[in-house]
Amino acid sequence: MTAKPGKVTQREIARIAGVSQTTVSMVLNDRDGSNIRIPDATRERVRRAIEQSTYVADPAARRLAGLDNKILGVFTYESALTPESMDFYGPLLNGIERAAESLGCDLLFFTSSPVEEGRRRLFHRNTRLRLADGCVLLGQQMDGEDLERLVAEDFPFVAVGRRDETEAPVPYVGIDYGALTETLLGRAAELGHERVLYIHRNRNSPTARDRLAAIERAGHSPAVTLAVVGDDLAGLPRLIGETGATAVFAEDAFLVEDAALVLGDAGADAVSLAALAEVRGHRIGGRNLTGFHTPRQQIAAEALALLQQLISTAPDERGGIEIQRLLQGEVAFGETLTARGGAR
Amino acid sequence: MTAKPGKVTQREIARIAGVSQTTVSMVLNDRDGSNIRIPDATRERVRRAIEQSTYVADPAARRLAGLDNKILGVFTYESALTPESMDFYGPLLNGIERAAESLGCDLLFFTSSPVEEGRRRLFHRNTRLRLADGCVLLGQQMDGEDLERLVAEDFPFVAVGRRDETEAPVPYVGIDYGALTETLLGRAAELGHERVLYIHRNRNSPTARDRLAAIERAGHSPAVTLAVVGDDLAGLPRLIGETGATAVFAEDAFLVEDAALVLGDAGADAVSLAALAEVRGHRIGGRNLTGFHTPRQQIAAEALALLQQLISTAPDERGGIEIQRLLQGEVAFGETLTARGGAR
DNA sequence: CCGTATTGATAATTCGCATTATCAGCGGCT
DNA sequence: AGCCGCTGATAATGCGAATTATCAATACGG
Repeated sequence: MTAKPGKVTQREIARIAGVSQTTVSMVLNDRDGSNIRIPDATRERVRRAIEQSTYVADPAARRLAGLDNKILGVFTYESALTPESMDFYGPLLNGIERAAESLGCDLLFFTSSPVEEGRRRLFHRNTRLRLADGCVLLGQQMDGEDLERLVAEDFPFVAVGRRDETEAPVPYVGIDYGALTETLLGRAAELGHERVLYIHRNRNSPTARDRLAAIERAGHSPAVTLAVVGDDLAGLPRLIGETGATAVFAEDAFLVEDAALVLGDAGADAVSLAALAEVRGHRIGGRNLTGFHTPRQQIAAEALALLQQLISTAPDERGGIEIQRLLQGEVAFGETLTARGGAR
Repeated sequence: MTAKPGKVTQREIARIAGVSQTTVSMVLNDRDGSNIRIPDATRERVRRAIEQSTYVADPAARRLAGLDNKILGVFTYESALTPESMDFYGPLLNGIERAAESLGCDLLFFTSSPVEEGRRRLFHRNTRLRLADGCVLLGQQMDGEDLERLVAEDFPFVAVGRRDETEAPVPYVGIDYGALTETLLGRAAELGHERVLYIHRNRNSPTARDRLAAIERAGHSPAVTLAVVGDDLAGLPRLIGETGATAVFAEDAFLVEDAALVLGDAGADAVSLAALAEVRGHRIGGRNLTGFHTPRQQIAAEALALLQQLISTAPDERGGIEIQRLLQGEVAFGETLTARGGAR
């Protein structure tokens, strides 16, 4: 397919310059040493031949010869570019693009990964993964097998978001949701809240567990009641009544929005609300939602920096690298977390 | 770099199954013919060896051997994933992602292209372009040299947006802004507007020229005065007064917004406003802006379909393909184009 | 019983580039 | 003359998969 009649190879350059293909390669890669010596005159002759032509190195051949490619893979466990997911992925992708640009790398999106048993799989018969020097993984939920295999094969990769679903340590860059959760609980205590209701969907993700662990750690001030909720939040008012909670925290901003809808204007005014997640762009009844601000572009930049580090380090020397990095986010004090009983 | 100790090759599979590498390749590609015959027993043996292992074909080697890669390049003349440009690129990228997914292709973003003389260049010493089977080009303004060279090298590519900056015909998928412009002018005439002021930035792009050509074609009903404006729109009220225009059309929605700002509430109420471009998400003083709706996801889908067609057709047989395609958008009748002198 | 298909499979080659090993030519030294 | 060492360059090889040419073994036909 796609015949390339105009393709210029090193051999062609060599013919023009009257040297061997080896010499052309040496000149292109600035090789020089005890065994390889090329006088400037020859160098110049070869260079000129290259300038005259439209020579471009074939990346496939370079790769096959064992060189780096300057290609970074990007794998998302959900579609990355839909309008809905742009909210979440947008800043990450933007950060990745910028970092890649400054590293001089191209980005290979594995959009072709087939869906097997309801989830996208990174590994399949025809994966182009190996074309990349390394890979960034994105997504709320990742596949443990994929991760295991990447580790086992010493393939350089970095997950965005904390991971703990595997035996082997997985390189990641994430947000310290535990610390943020503690801070926000402390703030709630200061504001006089003694009973808080935490609603979540019982997701089996590391960050979900981190939040729960932090709540655990916080002890009894304030006392937090955990409640798993489904799509139907109808039972929420009853739950609030039973627990005597003066504040409702939820796993993410969307869940807060759903809760606010169920509680109605009056109810939403009566209790404080907060999300233990990014709240940028979310407002509840005209008020800025209290929650976290997470530096997503920074995460992306850090992830690519780590990836680059892994790529340029031999597998057996990666021991010294800090491969699990948590960045500190900040608590966004909106207007939905107010003093207990206080009018806003 | 990046030693791949766990890398399984066809040779390894061959060793396990007790056959030659050739046979493995034949089985994998389902080759069969007068010269190549492999009994089912052997086939099965090889298949099982592959199943047992973690064999994945090396894409670089396949590519070098002259096969298709299922990789489509994406080149944007501006950064594609910034929050600002998401407005424009988002729907296109989304469409591209979905089309690629259904075609089973991965997407290679050429984020590494260096900026030379103020513009990004597709071709450079280390371009990974050849790794892709074909390429989609995005951007308001493209580089004529890039296009010429792509054509000259018979490299399959498709530009998004109409192109006319080259001698050779460039494959593209775009919007028929001419037709839309005519329709909107007609509508203005129906509403009683006899004099329209068209403000633009004198951009040297095909679509800009299309709009001007359509205005030209429309003749004298309504009479359109053309005005090139810079960043400063201060002279706009005077222009309106001099020309007696009852409606102001602008090149794009942003320009309309700027104009509305200059005219102020009173002025914006007095004249009708419209953009000869996509107006989704743009509102002027609480009213939906009149302009066009362009099916951007559809453009992307069509572009990838065309690209796929070019890829799978030998260069000398591409004659029969309709390589320049204009899609019809639709006029979005907002509330900023009203009957002449009519209250809204 | 000898030539000739047919079957099943493999050795050899190619793709473009990087690298290693090798070599021809020359000057200096003993 | 014979040996050494240096310079400048090239032949040979490998990377992994696809393809082409080739071959050994068996079956067949007369």
